[in-house]
Formats: sequence, C-alpha cells, structure tokens
Amino acid sequence: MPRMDPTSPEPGGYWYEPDIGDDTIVGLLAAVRTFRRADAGMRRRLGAEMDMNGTDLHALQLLIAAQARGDAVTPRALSAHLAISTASTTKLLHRLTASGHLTRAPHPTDRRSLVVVPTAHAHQEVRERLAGMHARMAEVAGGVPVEARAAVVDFLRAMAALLDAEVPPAPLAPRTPRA
Amino acid sequence: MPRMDPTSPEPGGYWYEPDIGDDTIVGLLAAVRTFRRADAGMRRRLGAEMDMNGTDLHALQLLIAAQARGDAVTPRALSAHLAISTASTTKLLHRLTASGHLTRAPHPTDRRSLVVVPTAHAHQEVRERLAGMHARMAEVAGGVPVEARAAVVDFLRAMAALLDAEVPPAPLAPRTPRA
DNA sequence: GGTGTTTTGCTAGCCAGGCTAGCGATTCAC
DNA sequence: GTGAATCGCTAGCCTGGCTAGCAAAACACC
Repeated sequence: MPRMDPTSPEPGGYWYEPDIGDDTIVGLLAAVRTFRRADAGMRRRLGAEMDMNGTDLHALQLLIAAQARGDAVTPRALSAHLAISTASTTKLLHRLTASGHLTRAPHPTDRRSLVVVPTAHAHQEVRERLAGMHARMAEVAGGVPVEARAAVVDFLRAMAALLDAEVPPAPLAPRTPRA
Repeated sequence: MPRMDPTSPEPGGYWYEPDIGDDTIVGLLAAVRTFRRADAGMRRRLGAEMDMNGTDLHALQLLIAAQARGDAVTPRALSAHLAISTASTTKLLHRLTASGHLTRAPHPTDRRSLVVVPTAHAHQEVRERLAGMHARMAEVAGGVPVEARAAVVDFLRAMAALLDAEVPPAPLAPRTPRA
C-alpha cells in the first residue's frame, strides 16, 4: 500500500525573486508559506480522520459565535461567510442536520428563509474538538511579544486582503481552454 | 443564478474561551482565522478560475525550486513533499504533463523510477502567475516594522508546527464509523 | 547467481465536496 | 396588483483526493 510521508520537511530554497533586497522579508514570506502548507495539510487530515470536514467545522464555529452574539443566521449568510455557493451550503446543511449538529428553524419574518441553529451536541463537540487546539493556539499567540502583536495582526490582515483580491487577473497566454 | 458574496466581512465575535485574559491574543487569533479563510478562498478560486489547482501550482514551485538547487525530484519525493498519496501524485503528473508543464525523464540510476522536470513553459507560467502576487506579498511584508519581523516569523512557524501536530487526537464519542 | 522481499510508479475505481442550472415559494418595488 | 428579485432547494457534473492491487526493477541473502 503506497503511503505518504506525513511529516515532509521544509521545501528548502526559494524560487524566483532575483533580489528583493531584504532577507527578513524573504524569511517572512517563507514563514507564511510554511504556515499555509501546515494549515492546508491540517485541513486535509481533519477531513480524512474525522467525520467532519474543515468547512463544516468552520460553519459550526460561525453558528456558535453568532448564537453567542444573539444573531440569527440564514443559509445565505452562511454561504457568504464561508465563501461557498448556496447550493454547496444546502448540502452542508444536509450533512450537519443529518449528523445532528444543527436544526433549521423557520425565519421569524421572512417565510422564504430560515434560521440555522446549532444543537447542544454541536456545542459540546466543537468545544471538545477545538478547545485543546485553541488553547494551544492562544498559548502560541501569547508567546508573541506584546509590542509586536499589532504588527502581526496588521500583517495577517493585509495578507488576507491581498489574497482576497488576488487570482482574478489571469492575464496569461491563450491556455488550453479546458474543454 | 445563486452567487456567493466574494468579500464576506469579518466573522465577528469569537465563540468559546471564557476569558483568555488578553484582548490582543484574541485579536491575534482572529487575524489568523481571517488569513486562513482568505487563503482557503484564494486557493479555491484559483482552482476554479485557472486551469491549475493549488496543489499543482505548489508542485511546480517545488520542482522549480529543486531545479534551481540542482536536485532531481522523483514522483515519490513529490508525493512526500505535497503530503498526498502516490496515486494522487500520478494523477497530478498526468495533469501537468498533459498541460505541458513538466516532463518525465528516466532516472539516471534507478530504472523503476523517473525524474520529473519542469518545462520552460512552466517556468514562464509560474513566474507570470506568481510574480505579481509575490511582489505584492513582499510589499505587504515590507510594511512590517523591522523590529517586529522576527516575532512574526516565530509566530507563524510556531503556529505551523502546532497545526502539523494537531488533529490526530480525536478522543471523541463513538462516532459513526463512516463505513 | 538465483530467489523472495521491497520499492516505484501506475491503473482502476470510489467518494466527498465543490460547482452551475434552474425551480417553486415568497417578498419587494412601484 | 403585478413583475422582478430573492430565498433555499434539487439535479447532476467535475475535480481531486483516496485505497487496492499490479508489473517491473532493485535489493538482500543465501
């Protein structure tokens, strides 16, 4: 049975960028890549080893957060938050209702819509599953020097904004049109 | 046609953690989540809008980096680096050879194996596709105060290590065994 | 030097989770 | 009141993971 090596080492050298001019910037970007890879791998493993994938888990987190805030969440809002289509969201709701993690309640004012509510079971499970990881993440975050935290937050937010804006360009050669 | 909102706002509040004791830590973790979500969304869009998905692109980066270092890369090594199975790697190689991004050359010493080599086309394309984004990322990175950069790098690395180590536990209720 | 075991890349076929297209029901604008 | 917009949904497709199992080559060992 061909199996993969779960702990692949660092990719090693970098690729292009002739000379950005600053080693610390290169190091920063390398760290970002390392993190992205670890994150992607974790999500995949999460999907493989548990009976819930990353998107579903993320949805539950959002629902629980919203509930704590007293906000009602509609499927449409959920799809927007998760950045997936409404059809995919419907499937997601099916999965999570089937597994007993949430229920659909009628929307108080709009009879087309509905309100998605996490069950007690969902609360418990998310707590169990994420509490440990989250505590560890908080610990890591606590290791960041106080005076540097704002910089880290700014950096991550700016990166996120950049990624959000990215991709669309695609100003490339005539590509095989995939059809 | 149901379409999603590509620029969903911040998830808002958080969920559990009674009182971590420090708002800046919560902010940090929120920023991490924002980034993770942006990254995942970017990868998905990348797969949707281009004719290459994130894994393939990652593979090309690795190959190009290895080539620059003078290292030969076998499919097996690639599968280990990408943390996917050898079967998936074979499919990946099919995709990328079909699209003219790489070629399979005989391995110099092991006749079972082979060496995967990126084409000039791959070089050009990766450069075109990533140079812009990468330059922007470098710009963002450059915006981080010099004295805070080491802290950012440490933080991201620690987070990555944490995610790498995460998931396996799964000490939960008897779960439906998915079979 | 033959022979069993490993390793390598591969094919076949499965499955999850995205997606688009389009539908009935309801709400909104006017 | 009526047409347009919006809601969640179903039907059905496609990508990209996965496992199982294969022939060929390399290796271990006598």
